Amino acid sequence: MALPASFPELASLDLFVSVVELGSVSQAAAAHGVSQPSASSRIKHLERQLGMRLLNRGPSGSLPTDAGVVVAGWAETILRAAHELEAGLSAFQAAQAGRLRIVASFTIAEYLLPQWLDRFSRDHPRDSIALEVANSTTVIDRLRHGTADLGFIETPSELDGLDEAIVGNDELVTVVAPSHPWATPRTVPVEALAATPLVMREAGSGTRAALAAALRDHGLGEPSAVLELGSTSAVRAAVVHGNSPTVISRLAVAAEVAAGQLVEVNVPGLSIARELRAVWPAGTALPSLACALLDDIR
Amino acid sequence: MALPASFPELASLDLFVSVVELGSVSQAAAAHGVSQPSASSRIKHLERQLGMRLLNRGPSGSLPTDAGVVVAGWAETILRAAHELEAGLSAFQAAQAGRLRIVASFTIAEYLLPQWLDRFSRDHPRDSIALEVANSTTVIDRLRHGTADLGFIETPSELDGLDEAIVGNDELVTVVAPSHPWATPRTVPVEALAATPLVMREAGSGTRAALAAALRDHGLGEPSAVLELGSTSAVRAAVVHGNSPTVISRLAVAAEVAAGQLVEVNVPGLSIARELRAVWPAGTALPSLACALLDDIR
DNA sequence: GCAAAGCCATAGAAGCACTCTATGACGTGA
DNA sequence: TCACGTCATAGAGTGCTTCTATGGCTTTGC
Repeated sequence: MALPASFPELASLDLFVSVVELGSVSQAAAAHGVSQPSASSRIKHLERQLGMRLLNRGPSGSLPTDAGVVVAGWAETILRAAHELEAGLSAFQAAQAGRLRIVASFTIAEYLLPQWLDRFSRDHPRDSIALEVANSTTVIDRLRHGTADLGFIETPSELDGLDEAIVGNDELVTVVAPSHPWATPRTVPVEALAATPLVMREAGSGTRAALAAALRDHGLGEPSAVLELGSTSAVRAAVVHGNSPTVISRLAVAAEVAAGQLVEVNVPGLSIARELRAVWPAGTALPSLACALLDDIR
Repeated sequence: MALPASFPELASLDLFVSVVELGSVSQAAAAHGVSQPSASSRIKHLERQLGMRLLNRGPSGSLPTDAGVVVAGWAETILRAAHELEAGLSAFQAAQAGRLRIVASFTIAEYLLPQWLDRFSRDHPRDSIALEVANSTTVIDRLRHGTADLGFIETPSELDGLDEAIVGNDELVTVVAPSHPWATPRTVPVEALAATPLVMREAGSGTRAALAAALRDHGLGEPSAVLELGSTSAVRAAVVHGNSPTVISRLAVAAEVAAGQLVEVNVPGLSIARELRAVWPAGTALPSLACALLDDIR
């Protein structure tokens, strides 16, 4: 769903949180590089927007009201997410210039990397990371040719000449909307899954191939598609708002499952697990920055 | 730290995610209630801002590029946080009008309630919740006088005439910046903690009183303050950027500890735990909406 | 007490950015 | 081949936010 048009600006929330942390509007204005009247007016506008007083202004600074304390706490959550996005974007834009070049598969880049990068950028503010996103074979190519220092992949591959470390786990899971019949028993036989049309990525996607292979192991045929979509986000949206199941990476729907927007269905006998691993050229010394990043991850 | 001035607008990210989910700029524009050219221009502006193409435009719609897929995934995280903030704000603003009136203590309201409310508002879009934030005694008062339907508190109190259910746990923990000497051994004797000036809330705060009581149990005196601040956010910011410890609710620093901005220090023998509980008038039938909310929480 | 310094609010002008409507170009599907 | 969908461009208008300059107010230090 779309956010209401009256939703406060991210910049205003950021400014307000700074006021609460620093204790005065002036200092927050300085920290954000805007004039004090501008900051004052933006806070006032925020208060009008929310329909509540957020600050008790005094001659020696401003303290948050009770409501202000709570709103500031809520705002910090969203600002943290914003910083993770920012860390990811910086790495993405750094393209060539980065000191440490990493290549990651889609799933890892989308759901795990931002936190790692955000933490790393705070611990090493002077070092930039360059991020590229690619499929597993490209990741391995890059490492072999020395055009990347560290890779992250999610498929068990031939890794001759590469060292590796496991950094997490992933699994393909079956999910449905809470209103779907499968959501109540929360379990369904694998035959029923194979016989049901699914929302899927187009043929050629890795997860679709993995599902087909797992069904073949059960002596079952190709899964059929009720809808073929071009991106994981589109698949997820279609399952949330529609009434067809899909089989998808658990990392991709972890937040929706936690929020109750999707329900994970148990399919006895069907288990499509994969370990997420960091890989790098064997023999050569891993750059110290790469070591630091791997240490942070653990 | 402040977000860069060039950080993309929340509305633009929201719009872009809708494009990826819906498959075309026009449909996303309609979903957001703006004209198609406006949406097109905003997406283009976003692309210029990030310095990368996000969409492959075609005559039958727009599909995200590889970079677009990743950025959309990152953006969804921040939008999820925004929706939680929105859910909290709605409840806060609902003041009188809500169908279900809940009263919560600060810690629960700040760190747990938004997720619950966001989920609830999706499951029950037609029912509004009115939220008030207050200290424990006020929460109990409201319930006894029938001016609230459901309360959440974090202190063990006299609960005559009230039913309760445990919904979580909290604990006061000692935290320092990663550069602080205590961060390396990660443990410190309780005597050293009592002898060290701390960053603290002003006298009168509940957490400060709880710490003083726990130290008294060890035969130690009042903790001294190197800095007294007016809000939990200010305390947290001072500890992150300074070099003094504090003792604070684990919920309030869970995110910073996970991100490596703060380090939790073990203090053998010092344990200040408290259960988080939902409370409501005994005997009377709990409103069905309250039951639904409690079910969601579990 | 008194002056200085800090804080916040107001006013007015300038500039920027965004929106909308109208239109055109392009490819798809019937 | 025609109709419909997609997205892009152009131009006008509006609204908003910013800045500088100023004033009132309280705390702090002498």
